[in-house]
Amino acid sequence: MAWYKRRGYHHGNLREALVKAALDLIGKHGIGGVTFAEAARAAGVSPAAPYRHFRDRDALLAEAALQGYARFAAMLSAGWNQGRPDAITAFENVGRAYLAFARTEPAYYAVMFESGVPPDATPELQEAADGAFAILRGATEEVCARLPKDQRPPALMMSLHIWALSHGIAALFGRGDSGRRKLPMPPEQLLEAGVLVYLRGLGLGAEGKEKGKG
Amino acid sequence: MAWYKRRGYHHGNLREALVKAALDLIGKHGIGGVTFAEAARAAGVSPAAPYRHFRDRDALLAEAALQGYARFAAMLSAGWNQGRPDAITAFENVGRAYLAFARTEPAYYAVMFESGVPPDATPELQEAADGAFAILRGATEEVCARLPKDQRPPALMMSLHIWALSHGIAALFGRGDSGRRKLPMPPEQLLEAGVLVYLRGLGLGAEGKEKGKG
DNA sequence: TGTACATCAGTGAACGCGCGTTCACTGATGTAC
DNA sequence: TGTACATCAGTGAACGCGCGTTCACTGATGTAC
Repeated sequence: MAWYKRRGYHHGNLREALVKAALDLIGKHGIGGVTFAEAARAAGVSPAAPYRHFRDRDALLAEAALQGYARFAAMLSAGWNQGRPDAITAFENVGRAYLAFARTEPAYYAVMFESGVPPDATPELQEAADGAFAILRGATEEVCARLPKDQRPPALMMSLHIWALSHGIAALFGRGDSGRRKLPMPPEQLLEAGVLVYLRGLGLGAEGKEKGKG
Repeated sequence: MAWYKRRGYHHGNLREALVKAALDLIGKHGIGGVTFAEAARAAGVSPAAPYRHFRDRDALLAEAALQGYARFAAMLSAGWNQGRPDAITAFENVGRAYLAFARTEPAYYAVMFESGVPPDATPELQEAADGAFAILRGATEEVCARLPKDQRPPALMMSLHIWALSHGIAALFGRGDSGRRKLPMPPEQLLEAGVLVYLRGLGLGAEGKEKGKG
């Protein structure tokens, strides 16, 4: 099990190298710029080599998306931080983590949400996507539990609202991309304000936390 | 000025035919499936012909996006219907119109928001995009005006929230596309519920309108 | 510890294909007089 | 109303290029005994 084998006739880590190359290409030329041949070139390998690891371009993108969802889930989870210091603050940190992911990992974000690879392309991908959403949903449930029992909205619906708002902001404004839309404030602030209004609409004030402006 | 000239050596309406072909191709094979050669073929014309009308593929897509923004603005405007029967209801109708556009014109929606053509690619495109947003912004301002003066949020921010929420729902759940994410309710209902919570968070109840469920 | 062998992960050459793009051209249309 | 001419909008053939894909192959690795 020679994990770290470097070079020689055998690449030793070609599968990972191809995924990395695909992400680089997305960053440079967008999803459409990802090509089997180019990925092979970037990995320093013959054009036939990738076929040993992926059936086609879509399989390569699916693998990249799979890794992306795992990192995404990890970032959201770190933002939530088990609900500390309090549920509302932690909930907002999840939102910030969402946007931070979109901003710092635009290639992953694109392959996950804008590549045309459907989230149910493979069972593993489906599972990974569900896992990431589960973090958000779990956080939502904790916040919901703070609401008077008779006015709790369905937690699923609430998490879908937050997800959609976050995705909308990320997709429209939240990427380092060139040529994007102008925004009079940082996306994080836009999201935070939106979430605050939304929570207030559910009857949740700013109780249980004090903070300045982010 | 022979608008309706049909066939013969001269196509008579090739520019429009190419835009239409591009939209068809987006519908069939996604943004990446749009090709100058294929559009020419669909229009029944030689591969060199499109160069008489568009410099390249991007110019063709930009033209499609331009038309899309015009139709989009028209649909939003119809939804708003000059604020009738009342501002809140009309505001929700704008949201429904937004999703209706994404659902019924997925190709336009894709070329406008997911094609990589930046909204400022040309001055006309910029203007058209701004025009569509202005409808939403105008509606938001009317709703804002119903709020007590001391708790009005910036209308711009509010319209960005609504836009982002609408776009998020449309992009994640709101298209006829294959392989999209499952939703336990229609997107329109998800958006309406989200907007209601949001408006309540701003201090706007359901005053001034009565309605059943949509 | 050594040897034989199976399997794995690459090579590199080749191919067909479709796309983008250019070119000299030509049929059709519009207009000046 | 007719004619000459300029311009416009298309043709079709050609090209170079890069991609996807296959193939027989071979060097490296792992393992049975």
